[in-house]
Amino acid sequence: MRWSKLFIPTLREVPADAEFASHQLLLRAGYVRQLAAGIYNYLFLAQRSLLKIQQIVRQEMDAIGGQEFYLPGLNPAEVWQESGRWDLMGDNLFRLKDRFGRDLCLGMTHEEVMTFIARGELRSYKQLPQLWYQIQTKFRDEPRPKSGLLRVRQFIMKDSYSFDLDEAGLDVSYEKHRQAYCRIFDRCGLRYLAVEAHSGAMGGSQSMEFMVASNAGEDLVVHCPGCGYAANMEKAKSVAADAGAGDPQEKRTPEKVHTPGQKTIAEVTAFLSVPPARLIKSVVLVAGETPFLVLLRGDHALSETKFAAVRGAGEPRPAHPEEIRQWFGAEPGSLGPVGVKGMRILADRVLEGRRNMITGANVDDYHLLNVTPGVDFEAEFLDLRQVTEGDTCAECGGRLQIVKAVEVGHIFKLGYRYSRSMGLKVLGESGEEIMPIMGSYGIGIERILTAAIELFHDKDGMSLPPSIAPFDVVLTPVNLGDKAQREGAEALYAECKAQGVDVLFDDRDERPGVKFKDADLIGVPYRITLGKKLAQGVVELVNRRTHVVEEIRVAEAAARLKALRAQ
RNA sequence: CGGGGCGUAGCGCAGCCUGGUAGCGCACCUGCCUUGGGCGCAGGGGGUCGGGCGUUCAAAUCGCCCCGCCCCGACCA
Repeated sequence: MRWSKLFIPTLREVPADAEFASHQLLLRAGYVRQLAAGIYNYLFLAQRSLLKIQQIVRQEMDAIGGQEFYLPGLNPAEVWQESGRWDLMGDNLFRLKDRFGRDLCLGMTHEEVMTFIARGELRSYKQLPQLWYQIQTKFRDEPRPKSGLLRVRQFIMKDSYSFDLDEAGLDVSYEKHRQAYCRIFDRCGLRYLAVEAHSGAMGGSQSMEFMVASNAGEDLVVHCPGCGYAANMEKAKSVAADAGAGDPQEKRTPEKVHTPGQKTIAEVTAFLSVPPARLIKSVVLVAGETPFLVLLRGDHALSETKFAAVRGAGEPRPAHPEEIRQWFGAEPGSLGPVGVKGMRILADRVLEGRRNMITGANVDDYHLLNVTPGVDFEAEFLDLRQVTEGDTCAECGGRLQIVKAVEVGHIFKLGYRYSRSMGLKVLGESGEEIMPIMGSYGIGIERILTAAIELFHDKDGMSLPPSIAPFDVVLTPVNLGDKAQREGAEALYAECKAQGVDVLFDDRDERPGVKFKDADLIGVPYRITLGKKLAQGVVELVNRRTHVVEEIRVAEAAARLKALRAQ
């Protein structure tokens, strides 16, 4: 296509509101424009790239037997009420009323509608398994849209749903998706981690997230560069770096020390000149009206997921200051386990065997030295802490890293949640009723593009993987006023088109510098520069990512590009 | 929803404190010139100063209210 006829509004300056590279470059390179908070217009280049991504997704979904549907984004409230998500989703669900006052919503995923179709039509075990998918716009009323296309209120998602006769069947559908997702993200040129995710509230089923490491990401992933172990924070296991070596070993008795105004771990460690790992951190949580005192090493954080696994019923919440005053007789910041009665004391496992530590005295502005777990107080020792950077990998003994990451895909064994609540059943071989078991599997289309930009950009612009770039190549004649160059460029343009190469012909009457800058910005993987050497039949092939410049015969250029495209 | 910041030409910003002619760079249009990394010269167009109400002889500027956008947190996953 001819650049002079296209709408590619590139910006020389960085838009003030864009923080991350992907956001800035999507705007600067003329891919997108914002319409409202978390709502974007996808312009020509973005749409081309997104269509290429969707085509890859489509091919791989079809390859595992997926059948493409297209379901309504506008849903009646009834199906969401049946599944219970009408209430569960709260403000995240966009709701509206029609002219007759009927409740409707905009779909954030399509478990309900897919299950609605299945229950109306699937009758026999002979029809299973089924694997249905769509590529469709989703709506979520995010409390805080941010980071360009990363967290938005309207986005494109590939979502698929599997219906199987039994768990073994679900295992097969799940595994098919896992492999398809790997092929999709490989083909899109991403570097990603497939991490075990925590199983959620739906009966201990399996779940895996596909994450691209990036500072723009909002999720944290624990990763071992040594063995490749990867897990999300809720699920991650590790061996804590041992801090017990610094403990005085002799038998001592607790000793009260005045620590005026020193409340946080940082303040107390500075005041007493000890490392945070010598302190016991005390956290008071209330679950189902029952208080818990949770003890952690000073440099560790509580994993709420792990705590939730041991607590009694009800959602945990931090105790109110008045409650703490009532139960402990002291302010938060001076709390500790010594002498505490009438409440379960849960201590993280790494505190077991430690000696002569420091913790709050339950008297304002006082701490206790020489507190030994198991001697000066009793507790239940459990795994309660979040993995921290530098912990030892439980698999290989390497040092764990914690990286920020963007979630680009998620596969999930749903179980019977929707088949049960919405009454999906088929007849089995001997006429018995069987409730199909479901899986659901999502991919964020824009997030693939965004993650790719985060991964591949430099000071000049983006550098997209060839498979998802809007074009294969930009043709840049240096001087269109030169007849030979103009004609040579036209000829090469025609030949590229004939060969099926996605070619962008920069036929604008601009100075070469402008064209080079724009070509770099929009991230097309190759550029052919036609200059003075065209007289000798030579043009330059420039690799956007490596900056390697190669002189090639113009006669061979189109064939060469075709070959590069096929790679 | 709590905290912070911002809103002046398409983009980036100054002007506001101390009220009185709305400005700069880039982009855009015309002409000339130039043609290997956002070139040069000359001329030109473009503004409800986010909106409303108020104070004042006079409001981009002062006051009150509202709206929008960004960041942090909460929430969500």
